[in-house]
Amino acid sequence: MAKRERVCPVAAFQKMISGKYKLRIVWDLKNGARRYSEIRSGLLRGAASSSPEIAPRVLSRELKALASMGLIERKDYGVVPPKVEYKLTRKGKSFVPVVAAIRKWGDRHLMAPDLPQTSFAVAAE
Amino acid sequence: MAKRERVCPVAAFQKMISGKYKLRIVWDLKNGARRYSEIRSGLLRGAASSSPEIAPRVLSRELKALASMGLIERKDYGVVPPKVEYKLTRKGKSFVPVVAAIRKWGDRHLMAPDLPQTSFAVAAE
DNA sequence: CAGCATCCTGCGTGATACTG
DNA sequence: CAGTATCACGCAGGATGCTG
Repeated sequence: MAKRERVCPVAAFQKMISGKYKLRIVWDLKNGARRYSEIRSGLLRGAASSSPEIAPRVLSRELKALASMGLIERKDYGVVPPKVEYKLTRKGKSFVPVVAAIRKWGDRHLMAPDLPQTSFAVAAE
Repeated sequence: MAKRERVCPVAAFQKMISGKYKLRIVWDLKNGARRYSEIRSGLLRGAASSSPEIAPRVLSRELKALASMGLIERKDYGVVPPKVEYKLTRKGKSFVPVVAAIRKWGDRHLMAPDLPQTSFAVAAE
């Protein structure tokens, strides 16, 4: 049955952004290409506290996942020392507004002080 | 330092919707209150295949989380047999458009057949 | 510099059984 | 009906160390 009954787009979306950093990486890349270590440095755990940064294994996986679904593109300059840049694809760019909407909503409803219990208050930045 | 350094809204959002069903529950509730079992029945694994439905433990937790962050409200009729309804709060409703945006994007970019490799193609049906 | 290989751990999720 | 109690498992994610 070619009858691929579509899954709820929301579920697909959930799968796509599964992982703690994918959204942030996309957002981080919205202003242009960045190198592996730049992304890594920009993804401090929350803000600048807990740990130094993400484990390379994790970042690597996120990056690959993002690339495999066509949101970002990997450009290897093939030089030494290595230089690799990641940038949003057209599809990735089309996703930025969605992230922006998320940010906007989160900014107004998640950071607001009117919350009864902000147990999920994340660390910072 | 009362300086509660705001976290990136995206991270807060990620935390908020952590869990496979939260977004879908919110979306499911956008049309009005629903009972526990209605929600449960509506949340078939993907569509109507794999498993019958969500484990009560899981649904219960998601519901509590959603309620604790003020997105939904629990109304217990205190009757017997038990009758409990869940409905979106004002805040929850304000979140619906965001989910709508996600759905829209996902519908256009995640279900589209123009994808090179849809390795993440959700099970669907 | 940009990764990969390994090990380890917490917790999110699933399945089943039980209760008010 | 609307949950809670338990048990178990897979996997995302963290920490190191190593390589081309």
